[in-house]
Amino acid sequence: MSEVHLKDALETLKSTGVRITPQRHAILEFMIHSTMHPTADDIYRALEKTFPNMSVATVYNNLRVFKSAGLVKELTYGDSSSRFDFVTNDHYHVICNDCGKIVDFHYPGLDEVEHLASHVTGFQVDYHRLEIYGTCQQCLSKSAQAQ
Amino acid sequence: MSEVHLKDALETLKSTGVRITPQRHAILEFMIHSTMHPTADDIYRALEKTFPNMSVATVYNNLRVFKSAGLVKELTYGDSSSRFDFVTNDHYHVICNDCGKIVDFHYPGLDEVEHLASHVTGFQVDYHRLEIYGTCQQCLSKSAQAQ
DNA sequence: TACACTAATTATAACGATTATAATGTAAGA
DNA sequence: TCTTACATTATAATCGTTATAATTAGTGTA
Repeated sequence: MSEVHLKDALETLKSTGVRITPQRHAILEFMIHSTMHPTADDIYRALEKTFPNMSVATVYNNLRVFKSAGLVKELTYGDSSSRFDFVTNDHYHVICNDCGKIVDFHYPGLDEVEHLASHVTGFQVDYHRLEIYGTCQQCLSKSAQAQ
Repeated sequence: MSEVHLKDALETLKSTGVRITPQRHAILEFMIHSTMHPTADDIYRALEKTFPNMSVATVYNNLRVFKSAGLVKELTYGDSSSRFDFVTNDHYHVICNDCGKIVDFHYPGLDEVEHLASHVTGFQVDYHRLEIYGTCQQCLSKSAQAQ
């Protein structure tokens, strides 16, 4: 499964004339296999064992490259740093306000919202973004215990 | 209308034991009357004529106070700085990717999404966030002219 | 395979938004 | 009026991200 994703991603990059460097390969691989939604620094720290000389700038540069190739999405929540998400199929995120955990959540498209928005505002609507906030089960039971 | 909002906001603050200083009054007033969704710096610059000695920290501090009182929402989009929105009734935002303009957009609640998310993930869902992205009419016609 | 050209990486400095700190000022109650 | 706690100010510090310049390494071609 994820091997297919990696292969597809590399194909996409190659077809747009982007070189496949070991660092890029590793960043992509890490993002595909990681279930969390890592920050640039997460990625940097995860790979500094294998690439002791890698620079943070490389991570940022390549995340930008991947973003413009449509392979990766940048998630900006309230906290200080962006998180990055490998794009597979469309899904939304459910976020825990306590521990920050992000869980994927599939939901049929909200095309109707886009249409209405376009109609009301006169915008040419391209896409939307939806996140759901709350508390995850672990944090719920933890705070229940604390009572 | 907006006078009512301001009065309500001041009431809310007073009831939670927050002092009404001239700076706080001015920040609230500015936010209520502004149709744009200002950054902290926008607010700072708008008020430095009336408060030549006001510090940026004051703006940030008070925005935090207003946020925890539920009067103000922080909007974090991709760009560098947060925008702040005085909370009136629930609405979503349609954002222009060209010029950054933000237009309000009313839409009946997406309660169903919240319910399903809660059911699938086991989260206690509190709220959600939805934004719609595209290009506004001005930017559309501008780029059409450029052709 | 070797060469040349261009893109990618590295190291580091710069930037800019936000927060922390300490000193000063001010509102409100005893 | 005095006191106490909260607000504001001025400034420094922090931290994520981006820019710059020098070096390194892929890739197409001979």
